[in-house]
Amino acid sequence: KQAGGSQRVLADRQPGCQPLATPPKLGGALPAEPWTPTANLKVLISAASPEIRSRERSRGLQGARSCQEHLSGDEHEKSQPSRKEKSLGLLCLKFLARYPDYPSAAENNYICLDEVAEELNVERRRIYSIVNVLESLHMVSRLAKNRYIWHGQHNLAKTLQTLKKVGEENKYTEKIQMIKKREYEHEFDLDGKGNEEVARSFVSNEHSEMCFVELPGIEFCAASVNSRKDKSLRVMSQKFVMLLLVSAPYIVSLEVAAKILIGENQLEDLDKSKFKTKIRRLYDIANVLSSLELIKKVHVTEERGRKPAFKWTGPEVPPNTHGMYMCHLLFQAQIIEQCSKNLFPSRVKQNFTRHPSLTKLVKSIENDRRKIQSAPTSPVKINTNEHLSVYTSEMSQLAAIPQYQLEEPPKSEDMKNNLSGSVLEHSLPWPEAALKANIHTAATLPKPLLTQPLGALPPSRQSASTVIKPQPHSGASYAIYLHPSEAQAVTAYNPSFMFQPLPCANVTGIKSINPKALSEMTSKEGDNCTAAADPGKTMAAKERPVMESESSSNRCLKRSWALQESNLIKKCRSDEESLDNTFFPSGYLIPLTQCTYHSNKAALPNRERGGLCSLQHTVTHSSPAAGAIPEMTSELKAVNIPAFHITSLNIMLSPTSIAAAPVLSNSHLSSSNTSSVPNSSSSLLNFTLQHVGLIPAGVQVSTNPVLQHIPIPSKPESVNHSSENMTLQEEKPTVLKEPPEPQTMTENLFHTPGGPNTVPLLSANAGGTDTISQGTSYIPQRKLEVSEN
DNA sequence: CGATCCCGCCATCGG
DNA sequence: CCGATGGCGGGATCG
Repeated sequence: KQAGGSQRVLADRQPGCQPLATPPKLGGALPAEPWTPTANLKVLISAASPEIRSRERSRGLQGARSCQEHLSGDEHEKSQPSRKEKSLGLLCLKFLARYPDYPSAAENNYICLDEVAEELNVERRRIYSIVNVLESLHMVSRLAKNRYIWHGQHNLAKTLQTLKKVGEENKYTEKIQMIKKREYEHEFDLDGKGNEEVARSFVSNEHSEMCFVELPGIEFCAASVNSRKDKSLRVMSQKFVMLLLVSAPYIVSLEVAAKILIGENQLEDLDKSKFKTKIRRLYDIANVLSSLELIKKVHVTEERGRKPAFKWTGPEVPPNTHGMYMCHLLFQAQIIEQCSKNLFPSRVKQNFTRHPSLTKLVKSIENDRRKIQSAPTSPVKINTNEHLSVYTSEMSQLAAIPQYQLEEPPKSEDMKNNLSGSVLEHSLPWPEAALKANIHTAATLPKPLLTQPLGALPPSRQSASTVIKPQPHSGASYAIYLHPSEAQAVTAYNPSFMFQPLPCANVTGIKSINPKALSEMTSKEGDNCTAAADPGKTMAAKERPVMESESSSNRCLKRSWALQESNLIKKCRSDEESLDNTFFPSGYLIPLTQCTYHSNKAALPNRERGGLCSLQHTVTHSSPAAGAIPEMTSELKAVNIPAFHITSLNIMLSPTSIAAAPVLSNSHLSSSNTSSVPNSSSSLLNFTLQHVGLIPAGVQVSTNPVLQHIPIPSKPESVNHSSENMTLQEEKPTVLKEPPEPQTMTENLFHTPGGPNTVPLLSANAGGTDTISQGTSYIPQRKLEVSEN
């Protein structure tokens, strides 16, 4: 009855969509079945047969229309909607069809639940389910009641990366192993002796109840608006994704997922009903993820029998940072994190999550902001975020592609299926020069990066990616990170820069608080310009415009980047991996100053830049900046000051962290023109690192950018072990020839192209200390068959 | 029959 | 207090 109506509506509103935004992705997605003009038919079929729905993301008109035809043709106006037609997955498809993958800031990207529910002819409740998981991926975020904003996939890459990181930090890989091991043991000796132990470690290991993982431009909104017990779906969805991203073959069985999600804290109560409920929820989540084509249902066959599982089919998530681009940030973040750990040793990682108890604080901050922020702003307008997200996403993609170049896809066969042909084509033909330039970068990246199409990559993006050549040392493609206070300064300077207060916003609120704290902390440091990006350089790299003509200040900036970069590179290999962002690994997180900058036009005049520099240092110590944002077009004029979350904890923390970073930045700056850094710099660096615990006392790090690898006498055993095990993960996909790509820390640490003697800079910290390592490596040889459906 | 998962009651939340 | 959210799990469908 309702089907017909909804379809019609759907078709009508199509104009907003951009079916074309999804290039040839279909070709890649449907290996066996070439995408032809008959595509419609398929869509039609898929609409009717949920089995295929996940594969055919019915986009726009075709989907809607064919669906309509189909239904009307049958004359079955009321043909029992046949449960399937009402499936969450299909509904999600319809929902997604309403919005473009990559919405432009210009469009109206607001989502009104009422409307949607009505147009799609479903109860609100259903929409919530969809929206909730979309929220977990930051594809949408809540603005106000009944109102959400559509981000599309702009934030996806970053979100996934973050989730992966958090997943790693939570040792999900180990947990998966444990669960499997336990099952295995159960199979045989039912004595279940070792179980106790396992269970114990499992529990102790993960005490921190993660909450919602947020991203810098949107999180605040989501969390503040609904500080509601961010329980299930949203969080569960994130965790599920984490599991997938962290699991070796990218496959996680429903059962395992459920167990982990349940017992994250509690023991093995195997609460039957609880388990069942969890499974149910997972299905809900899986359905929308499937619609997004991020996962696909498969079956794993073990001795046990066929078990439902899900395979990640979304974009490959870069191991750590957004490539080198984020290295410096990573570095900074690491330092700070370390400090944080030192300060609050007891604090188990609760990174990236906001603890419920902090919600209040957050709110108060927000309130402050409101008071302070006199400018009346529409509660529902976030352009800033839009920009931000665009850049961020762009960034990650750029970073990803180059990496891919360097090494061939591990699983060529399998990849073929997943990789969009276009991407491959574009990316393969890279000039050697580019590759060379990348080498540096490559060394940084532990593992071959498979770049997969994000469901749909707009052509423009692809081409852009292709052209851009990474310039490791030049600092190209960096964004300028401003400290909030700085941002203000900039703004004041140039009217074209403006802060658009976020509705729910943190941005401003934070500003009010932060600057003080930060400036205070930083004031002691001399002023130095640390890392700053060269605006003109950013994406502009695509036109090889020179760096020769840069102002000295630029150079200065670049230099510091380079230095940090070299250090970071080492760092990158370390286990703690990607801290690319903004998050502050302490009780809550702090997305920091992620500022986007703007454009050529907006590019600051030199003198302003100088000012920028001085401010810049602030960023360095105070916070790991958030995503780097590549510069895109010249029409952008707004400076985005992304959310800046702060908590009392953080504030306390900052001062300490400053102690470490500043040293680095200062020295770097001083050596602006030389290719090598004064020894003193090295010393300081080493001292700092050691002091902070980032590197073992014996290790020396060279600040010389050229020396990327540190020959080291002794190697970090701890890390070595724990990670090595994972590699052993015994999943033998029948379908796939190649072994699962080694996406493990071990790989990261020791298989880098960089060189044998390379040693991760802070190898030994976090990773090795925690519990499980040895035992886990052992996973029964298991025949794991992956069968589609 | 087991795998899926729709449906909608009803507890919470936020205003 | 009310409408918005969204846990939750009974029980219908599907394969």
